[in-house]
Amino acid sequence: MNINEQVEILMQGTEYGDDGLRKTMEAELRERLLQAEAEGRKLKAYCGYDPRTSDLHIGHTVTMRKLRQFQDLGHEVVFLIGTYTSLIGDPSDKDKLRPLLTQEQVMENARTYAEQAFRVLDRSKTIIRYNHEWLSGLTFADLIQLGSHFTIQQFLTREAFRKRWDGEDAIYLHEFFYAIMQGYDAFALKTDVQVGGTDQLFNIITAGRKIMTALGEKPNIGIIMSILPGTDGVVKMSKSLGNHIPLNSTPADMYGKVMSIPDAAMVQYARLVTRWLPDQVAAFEADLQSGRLHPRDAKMKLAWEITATYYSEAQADQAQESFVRLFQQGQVPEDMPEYSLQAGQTVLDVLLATGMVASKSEGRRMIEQHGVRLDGDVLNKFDALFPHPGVLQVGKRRFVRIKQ
RNA sequence: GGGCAGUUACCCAAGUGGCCAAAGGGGGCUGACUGUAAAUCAGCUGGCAGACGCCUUCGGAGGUUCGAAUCCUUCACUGCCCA
Repeated sequence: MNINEQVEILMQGTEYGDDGLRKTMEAELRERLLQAEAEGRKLKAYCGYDPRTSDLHIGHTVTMRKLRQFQDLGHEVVFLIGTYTSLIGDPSDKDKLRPLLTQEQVMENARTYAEQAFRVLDRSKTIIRYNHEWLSGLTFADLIQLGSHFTIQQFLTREAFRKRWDGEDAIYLHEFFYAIMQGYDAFALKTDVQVGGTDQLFNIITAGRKIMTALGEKPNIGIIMSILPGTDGVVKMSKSLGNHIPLNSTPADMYGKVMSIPDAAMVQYARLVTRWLPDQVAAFEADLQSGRLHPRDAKMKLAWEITATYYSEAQADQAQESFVRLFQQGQVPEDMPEYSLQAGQTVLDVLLATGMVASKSEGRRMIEQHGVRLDGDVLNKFDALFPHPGVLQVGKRRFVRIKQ
């Protein structure tokens, strides 16, 4: 593939917040590709991950998909695991007191993390590195030396710090070290490219490139990825906000969750978490705007593609079929849990016993709101004996087959 | 080290002795509608009873009071200012 096409693909979904920076990075990327080609070598790209979560969602995979593109274009990829950083604990979640992890726990987390990452990355073309390899050997003097390249003001220009400063929230000193440590990773790995989200802009562009330059290396090129909004379509996807699409769920759940995103977020998803190339994304966007593509059909296409990306095309087909069956035709799903009716159980008892509701109060609420159906008929009395075996539905998506 | 301010339900945030299970917003849930689990509109959103009512919750622990999220003591954490 020629250089310009590669640049176009690799820059897809990036966001620098500053046009000048974007142009600089794009130009450097093109130049580096040309140079590598002249030298008969491939580019080397890396992205660092903090394996503190074991449960990845598709927002985490945005940078992995970018690395995958590098792999598909024949370049080398380093998957860096922040073993040293997670040993200490992540300062950005200061409200949660995180117990210090042992080396064994960190390595175990790293293993499960990498396992999920290989749903996206090509395992055979991925080099795994750990940052304790070099960070654990640094001395206090080294840290002082590294710190001398930065000013407090530079850190305070970071939006995250700026906001907290202005909002009079806590900023811990060690949070400053994090940028320096990450910058040192860039130096230690000496790659051509570093990939990261916009929250890493400072760590990559300011810290990483600065340290590389200061230590006599050629600074790497930052590929800064836009942040994937959650299912609400606005705020960054995160598990704690409950707007995430987990990687380890079911194809049907993933498909359905994509269908629940607002129309306005579709193009962003197309750009960040599908296998589509720039011209396909552009066509998708154009068809949506011109009205040639119905928003519902567009979203189904997107949901299929995303499900196929993380599972398989066959599983995506299946997920789509059950979605159509369940939500567009209002039929019941094929597979659902079963429950054997006990003598004397009321409707409320069954709701609670099957785990369809978390408490009796919630069960009553559901019934009052006409959200409970048995074989399609709304049940109105919570204290009545459970009428007869059949398919019990609570809300739109909770089903259980009640047997005698 | 000193002074001041703060810590409220899933999140943000009101509430400064009883009418507070605690305003408002967000999120979530249910229903209607639809072009989709989008958008829009309405309702619900601690638990046990579901008739009155009772129980647990407002950073932790103690105390004052007939009665505390609200007052006092103390501990923990955070911010600001001064040194």
